[in-house]
Formats: sequence, structure tokens, C-alpha cells
Amino acid sequence: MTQSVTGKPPTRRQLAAQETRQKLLRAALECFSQRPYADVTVGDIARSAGVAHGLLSHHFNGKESLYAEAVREIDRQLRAAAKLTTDGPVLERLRRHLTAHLEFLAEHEDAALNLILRRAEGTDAAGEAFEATRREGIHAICRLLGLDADDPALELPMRGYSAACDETARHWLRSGRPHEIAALVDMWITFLSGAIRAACDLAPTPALNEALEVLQAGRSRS
Amino acid sequence: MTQSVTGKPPTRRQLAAQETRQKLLRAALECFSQRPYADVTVGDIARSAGVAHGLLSHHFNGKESLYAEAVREIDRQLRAAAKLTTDGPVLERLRRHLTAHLEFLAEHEDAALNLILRRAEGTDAAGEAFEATRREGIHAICRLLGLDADDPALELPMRGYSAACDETARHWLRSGRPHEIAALVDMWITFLSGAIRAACDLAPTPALNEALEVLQAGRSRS
Amino acid sequence: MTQSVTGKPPTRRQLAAQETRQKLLRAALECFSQRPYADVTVGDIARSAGVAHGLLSHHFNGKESLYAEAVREIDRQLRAAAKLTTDGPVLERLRRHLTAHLEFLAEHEDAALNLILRRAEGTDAAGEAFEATRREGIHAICRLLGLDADDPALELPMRGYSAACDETARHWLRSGRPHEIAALVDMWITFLSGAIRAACDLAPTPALNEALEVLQAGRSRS
Amino acid sequence: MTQSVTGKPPTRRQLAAQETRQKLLRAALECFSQRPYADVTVGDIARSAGVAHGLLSHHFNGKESLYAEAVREIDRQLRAAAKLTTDGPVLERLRRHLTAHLEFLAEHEDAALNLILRRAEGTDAAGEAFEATRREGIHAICRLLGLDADDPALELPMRGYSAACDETARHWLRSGRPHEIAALVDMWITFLSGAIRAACDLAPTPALNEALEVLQAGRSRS
DNA sequence: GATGAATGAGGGTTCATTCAT
DNA sequence: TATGAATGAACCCTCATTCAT
Repeated sequence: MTQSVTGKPPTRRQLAAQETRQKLLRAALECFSQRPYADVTVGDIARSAGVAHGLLSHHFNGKESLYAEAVREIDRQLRAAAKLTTDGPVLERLRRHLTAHLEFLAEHEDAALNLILRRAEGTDAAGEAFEATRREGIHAICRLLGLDADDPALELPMRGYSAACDETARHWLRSGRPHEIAALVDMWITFLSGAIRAACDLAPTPALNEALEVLQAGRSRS
Repeated sequence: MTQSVTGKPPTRRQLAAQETRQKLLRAALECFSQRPYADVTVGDIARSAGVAHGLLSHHFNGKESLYAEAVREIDRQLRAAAKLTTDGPVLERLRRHLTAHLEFLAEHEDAALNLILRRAEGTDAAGEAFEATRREGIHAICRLLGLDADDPALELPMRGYSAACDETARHWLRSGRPHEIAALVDMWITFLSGAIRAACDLAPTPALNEALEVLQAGRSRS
Repeated sequence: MTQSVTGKPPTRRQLAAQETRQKLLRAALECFSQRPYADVTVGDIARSAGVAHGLLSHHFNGKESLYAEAVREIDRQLRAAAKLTTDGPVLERLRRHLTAHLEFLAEHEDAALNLILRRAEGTDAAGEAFEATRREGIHAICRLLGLDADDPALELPMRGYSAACDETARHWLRSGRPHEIAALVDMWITFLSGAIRAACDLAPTPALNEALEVLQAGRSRS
Repeated sequence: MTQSVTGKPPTRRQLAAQETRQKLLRAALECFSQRPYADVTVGDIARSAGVAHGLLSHHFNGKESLYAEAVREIDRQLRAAAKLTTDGPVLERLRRHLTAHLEFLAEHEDAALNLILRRAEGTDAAGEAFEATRREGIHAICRLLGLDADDPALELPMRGYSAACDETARHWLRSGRPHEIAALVDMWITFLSGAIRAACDLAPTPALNEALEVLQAGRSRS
């Protein structure tokens, strides 16, 4: 809407506009993290951002779009925080990844409870964003374990795994974080083993067995 | 609200009132099964029930209450359909239970997708109803397996298990039911094994190990 | 919406509702007679009617519908007031008709200026209502003169005649009614003669010539 | 606003500014020709002109002023196209004038339907522009026929004539131009005769009778 | 118990205009 | 002169609830 694709350096005014946009996005994240979609008014967001409410339709495209954008934004942040590394043994990298994921949720508890771990509220665009994020997370783990994420036998089990992680994280946060993060990570890895075992039951492949062994290795060590 | 606790036989008017109440509840189930909470108006429900919309606040206590009641009602139906039997080996009873659960979901796809497998929408009361149902389901399975549902080490894993089941059912329904129900049941039992194993990791007990063996028995047999 | 087709006598409440509907319609007529469509708010109308503004969407269907309804209503009143009689010589009946028409406009100057003599404002539905009324008026006069209103050669001239009447009435009202109504009626009859003569030019028929003679008769007498 | 009255040659910037002004005016003509006043936004016009919408208030004085200016502009074009010539017999000149008028309408159908033949929309300034144009047209014809346009007896009839022309043109355009332009011109002349006859009825003068004879001459010739 | 007319708070959006750059 | 970000008033509509009948 503002920033052209030309290489021209952004003028001061364009920067100011981007700043305003950011203010709105941050305010939206804040509001939607604390109250359900329907309980947040555009006035709340604008007030929280300290700008006129009309700007909400100027920079975004109404409340729904802004909500979807906020969801995408928090997802972006989460992914950036839990980015898989490329060094070290697979199991270690997996552990680091899940730990970072949990740490992010813990550090953004409100957002986690209301935007990340909560299924589609309000709008279709947001629902798609949820799906995309979940899919993306599954793909990342499959890549790490050398699995084909498009294997139809993996689809359901991995979704189950993903939902189990979300729900345990949610309840963990809501009940005062009764365990160490490391314990949750172990639990998630156990869930992951279960999911892969379930995939094996549906249609066994060497890759699945290998992945299972990698995960079990960690198990016997503990 | 109407029916007194006295043993007096209900008058004709009271019966008619109960009838109306039922019509509203059924209509609510229908509407909330097809559209998200916010998209359903009390007018929709009343029209669908064929009564005046003012009755909604008379028999129930506004839209939110009715929604919560609808959630409770569908849960009641689900529990009735998937009631655990008392005869036969544990694993078999579990299998029958899960099969019935899935069959119910399949027979009430809309309600399943929008009322049973969907997390808190709209209102707190409904959120509590969701929680209650989930807790209840977990308790039932724990009883069956001889586990103490109040064991804190079971709390999180079982919630994860429960969420995994819901999500796999949801995706199974939405993607054209790509597997036999029996295959899903096996998957759920595998998830359950994983959950109990995770509980063992947190705090092993003999009961957990026994339950695990019961489940594994089925595994080796297959 | 309210009144069923059954023969049942309307209850008191239904009568009260109709009353409210009438209040809104009258208020709408008042408002739209004084300010252009865009300058009238639903709040104005509701306030003027002394009811809650929500009723506007309850009884009618939003502002546009109400506007269209108001247009139809004033047209109905005008037609009722200028209804053609069936007795007496043709020319006399025509004169009575036009006189009554003008008298109505004079008695409802605001409505005349803004609702009757003004072309489509605001909405399509209203535009159609204008067209319908104009068509209706032309048909009535054609019937009186024994002309076929569907004769294509009459279409354009009669529309021209109709527009000429509206405009002269409009200007007459706006400039302080500088002539007697009878003088305007004569002018309109002269216009009508011109229109029929124009139709003759396009495609002469005996009926047209006869009508012309009827009108001229009045002329030679004066 | 820009161009000073001094003889100084316009700078390049002033020329560019005039250029922008023209672009806006053309865009406004285009937009207002296609949609009713209220449906056109300043953003539409600016986008269509390819300039920033802020310029609209800079070069003109808001949306209403621009609308009035667009109306004046199209009227200017129409008058230029239908300018009365000074050679030849009166009736011929009249015919040429009306023909050119109709040809202009036919060549600018959208503008004709929405800006020229449509009564006051949106704003007072535009309404006055309409009035001025109509008056101007009547004056021109009166001059041609040697009539005193300020004769009060002519006022109403000539307005009726003018409205009849507009309406027949409007309907002719909207119904697929079912007649030759020459036929419409004849019709208009018939209307004009009627108007002058009506004026005679109100207050006969030699000038009116002469004009009538001039027009009738054409009639008997055809 | 049942009706549905009435209420009115509250929402999101649009949009002409202003003004700093 | 040109830009377009910012403003905020104003609008229409939806809808859960109330309550007289």
C-alpha cells in the first residue's frame, strides 16, 4: 500500500507510516491476547495504539484482516524463536527446538493461550493461518527426522501429536507450569514416538523405523 | 424453572412448556452445528424451532446459556452412545468404547466438527462444559484401566491424548474419512500407550506399568 | 410480517404495531419532503416518529426500502386524489382530473417538490416507483381519450407531455404560484394537444385525430 | 487560484498544475457520468485521474464544487456543440441547433443520462448550474424566434418545453434510440409550438403569433 | 406459557478533509 | 505543487433482551 518495490530509499513519511502500522499491529496482538475476538473492538485497538480508529481500515482492511495479520505475526515470531538449528545430533536439535518453542510460549503466555494454542476464532483467514502454522511445524519436524511429510500415513498421527503438544502446553500454562520445561519436552518426544509408531501401524516404511530408533535412543539414555 | 420437585403430576401446560424447551434445544443444536456461535442469532434458533424468539430468554437464560446447554446436551448424547460396558476383557471394552465414540462423531458430523471437537467458542459456560466433558472422558478411561485419574502425573499426558484423539477425528472427518474406524481406534490406543508411558516418565507407578502392559498386549497380538 | 392472511380479526397489539408502522411512514414522508435523501438520517425519521430507530429495520427494511415505500405512499395518495371520474364529457373529466392533480400538489408542496416532481434519488426501488407512477398517469389519460397507451408512437410524446406538466408544476410552486390553477390546466391541455399532434406526425391514426379534435373543441370554445 | 491576472507568462509549474486540474476534471466527468453522485468517492476520481486525492481539495474546493464544475463543463461543451448559427432561415437554424444538441447527447450518452438530463443531485451549486443551463437554452431559442425571454407568460411554457425535450431525449437514449434524430427534432418543434401557443393563451402578443407562424410554416411544408 | 413489538447500546466502516512533509 | 497518512464525525444496521398483552 505504501512501500513501492522500487529500490528508492523510504522517505521519512513512509517510515512514520510503517511505524503507525506497527503500533496498530502490536496493539492488536496485545488486545487479542487478552480477550476473545468478539470482545475486542476496533476502538480498543486504536486507543491502545494511540491512533485514530480510521487508520485501522487504512493500514489493514478491517478488524478481521488485522486479526489474521496478528495471528500471522505471532506465528512468525514463534517460528523465528524456535528455528531448527543445523548442527549437532538430531535428537539434540529436536530437543532444542521444542525447548525454544515452550520457552516462547511461556514468555508470551497471553498470546499463547489466546492466539497460538487456540483454534480458529472469528474469521476464516485466521483459521487458515492456524492451519498453515500447524502444517509448517509438522513439516519442520519431518524434515529433521528424515521423513516424508506428505506420506498420507503420517498426516493423521502427526496432527494428533501436534494437538497433544498444544493442549499439554495450554494446560501447563494454565495450571501454573507444574513441570520443568525439560519434562514437557520429554513428554512431547514420547508423543512423537507414539505418533510415528501409529504411522508405522498404518503403513510401515524404513524411514519411519529409523526415525523411531532415533527417538528411542534418547529414551534408553534417559 | 417450571417443573416443581413435588410429586404432583405435570399439568398439560407444563408438558407443553417442556415440549417447547426441547424444540428450542434441538434447534440450537442444529444451528450451532452449522455455523459458529457468533453467526447464529437467537432469531435463527427461534425460527428453526418454530417458536417466538422471546421464549429463548424465558426457557433458558439468553443465548450464551442456551449454547452451553446445547454443548452439554450433545455431550450427554455422546457419552450415552459410548458408554463403557462392564463385560469382557479390558482392551476389548476400550476398543468398543472408542469405536462407539467415533461412530457417534461420524453420525453427527456437523455437531462433531462444531460443537464436540471445537474448543471454547463464545462463552465461559461453554468452555467449562468442554472441560468437564474432557475430564469425564479421561476419568472413564482411567477407571477402565485401573488408574487413578487424580494422579498429577497423568493429568497432562491424558489431556494430550484426549486432544490428539479430537484432532485426528476432526481431520479424519474433514478429509473424507480416509481410514476405517478400526484403524483410528488402533491409532488412539497407540496414543494412549504413549500418554501412559509419558506419565511413567514423570512418575512411575505399578498401576501405570500394568495399564501399559494391557495395552501392549493388544499391540503384540495385532 | 405481522398481519396474517387469515380472517382473524387483528388483535390490539397488531393494531398498535400497524400504528407504529404508520408513524414511521408519516415521519419518513415528512423528512424526505424537506431534505434530500442523503441528508435524512434514520435517526431523524425515528425521532420524528417518536420511536426507537431500531424499529425502522423491523417494520421496513432499512432506509432505502422506507424511502421507496414513502414514494409509493405519496403516489397512492396522489392517485386517489386525482382519480378520474366516469361521468360527464371527456374534456370536462380531463379538466377535473388535472385540476385535482394540481390541487394535491399545491396542498402538499414540500412532498410535491421533493418526492413527486423530482426524479430518482437515492435508490433503484424509488426510481422504479417514479417510472411506474408516470406510466400509470399516462395510461389513465390515454384510456380517457380512447387511445392505445401501448402505441409506440405515443410513448415518447406522452413522456414529454408528462415531464412538461411536472416541470411547470414545479416551477409554478417554486415561484409563488403566479397563475390560477385553471390557467395551468389549460396549459397542460395545450401540451397534451401538442403531444398527440407529435404522435400523429410519427404515425397518424384515426384515434389520434379524434382525440385531437376533442381537445381542440375545448380550445375553440375558450 | 493559480494563474494570476498579470501578463506574466505561466511558469512550467503553473502549466503542470493546470494539467493536473484538467486531469481531475476529466476524471470527475467520467465518474459522475457512470455513477450517481453519492456513489462516487473522491478516491475514485483521484485514482481515475492518476493523482493524489488530496489535490481534489486543492484545485477545486471539495467534492461538491468539483461536481458543480463538472456539470458546468459538460454544459459548456454542449453549448459549444449546439451553438446557434447566424445564417439561413430561422427554422433551419433552429433545426440545426436541435439536431446538434441531440447528436451531442447521443455521442455522450453516459454524461447525458447522468449529468445533463438529470435533475439536481447532491448539491445546491449543481442545481443552480442546471437551472442556469436550462435558462440559457431557453434564452437562445427566444432570441432566435424574436421573442422576449423575460415575458412572464413565456416562463412556464418554455420550461415545460425544455423538460419535455429532456425527457424525450432521455427515454430515447434509454430505449435504444428508436427514432431518427430528425423525427425527434420535429417532435421538439411541435412541442415548441405548443409552448408558444400556451403562452399566447396566457397573454397573446404579436411576437408570439409571428413565432408561431414561423414554426407552423415548417409544419405545412413537411 | 407464549408472543413479537419495542428498545437502544454498540459495532464496524466509510470518507471528505486536513496538513506535515 | 504534490503526496497520502491521519483524523474523527457520522452513518446504518444488527441483535439480545425486555415486557405488555
